[in-house]
Amino acid sequence: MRRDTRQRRAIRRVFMNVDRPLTPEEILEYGRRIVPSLGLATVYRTVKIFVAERWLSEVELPGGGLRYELADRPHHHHFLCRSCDQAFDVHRCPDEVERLAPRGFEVDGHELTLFGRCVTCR
Amino acid sequence: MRRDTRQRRAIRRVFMNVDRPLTPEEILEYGRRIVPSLGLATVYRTVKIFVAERWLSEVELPGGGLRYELADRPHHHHFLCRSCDQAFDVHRCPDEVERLAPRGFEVDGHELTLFGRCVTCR
DNA sequence: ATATGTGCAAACTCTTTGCATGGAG
DNA sequence: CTCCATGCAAAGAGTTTGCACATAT
Repeated sequence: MRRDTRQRRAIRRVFMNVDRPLTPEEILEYGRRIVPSLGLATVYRTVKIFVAERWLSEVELPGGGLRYELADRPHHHHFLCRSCDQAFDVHRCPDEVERLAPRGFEVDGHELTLFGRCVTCR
Repeated sequence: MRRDTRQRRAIRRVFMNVDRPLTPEEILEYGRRIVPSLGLATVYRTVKIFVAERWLSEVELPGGGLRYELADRPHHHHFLCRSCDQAFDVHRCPDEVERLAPRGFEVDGHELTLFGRCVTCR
C-alpha cells in the first residue's frame, strides 16, 4: 500500500507550482525548500512512481537526462534555453509532422524542441 | 600537427558508408571491423576532433547520448526506432516551426524527432 | 506492530582523462 | 628521432540499488 509522506507531498507541491519540465536536480532544489532533508535518491524513486501512476510524464529533450512534467497537459512541445538550460512549454504544434517519415516507417509520436534564449536570458 | 592514423581513417570510412547518425558504440562496432584493436576512448576523442573540424556534427536526440553524422548534410531531422534504437534521416522539415516559440523567446534552431518502428522492425 | 519509505553510500553506466607505449612524420 | 595518437585503466558525472533506520498506517 502506498504511503503519503512529507517527501512525496513536497514533490507533488513542487510540480503544482511550476509550469515547465523539471530535472531531478531542480526537483531536489525546490523540494528541499519544503523538506530540507530530501535526498536525491528519493527524488528519483518518487518521480518513477508518479510516472507509473501517470501523474507525471517523462520529457526527453535533446541533451540527455529526463525531465518531468504533469501528465495531464494537452499535447505540446518545448523550448530549451541554451543559456540557463531551463525547459519551457510551447503550446502550439505544427500538424502533419508525422507524415514526414520515410516510406514504410511507422510513426507513433514526435518531439519538437526549439532552441534559443528564453525571455530572461536574452 | 594532425596525424593520419589507421584509426582515424577507419572512423572516416565508417561515416562515409552509412547514412544515419551513429552512437559512439556503433562507431566502435563498425570501426573494429576495419581496425580490430580500436578502443572506445579513441572513438570519443576522434569524433570530438572531427566535430571541431566541422567534418562531423553532433546530433542530440531524445533519450540521451550524442550521436554523430557528416556535417555537410542539408537541414533535416530524424526518426528514432523504438525497437532497434537506430536513428534515421528524415529529409523534409515543416517550415514555420520556429514561429511557435512563446513571445519574447529568441529561437536559433530546432530539432524534430519522430518516433516509431523503422522498416526493418515493423 | 508491521511493512513501506528514506537517506546514505556503494554500484553502475556512459564519457573523459592520465599515463606509458606505439607509430606518423 | 620527435611528439602526437592510442589503448588501457582509473576518474568523473548522472542514475540506480542495498541496507539499516525512520515513520505512515
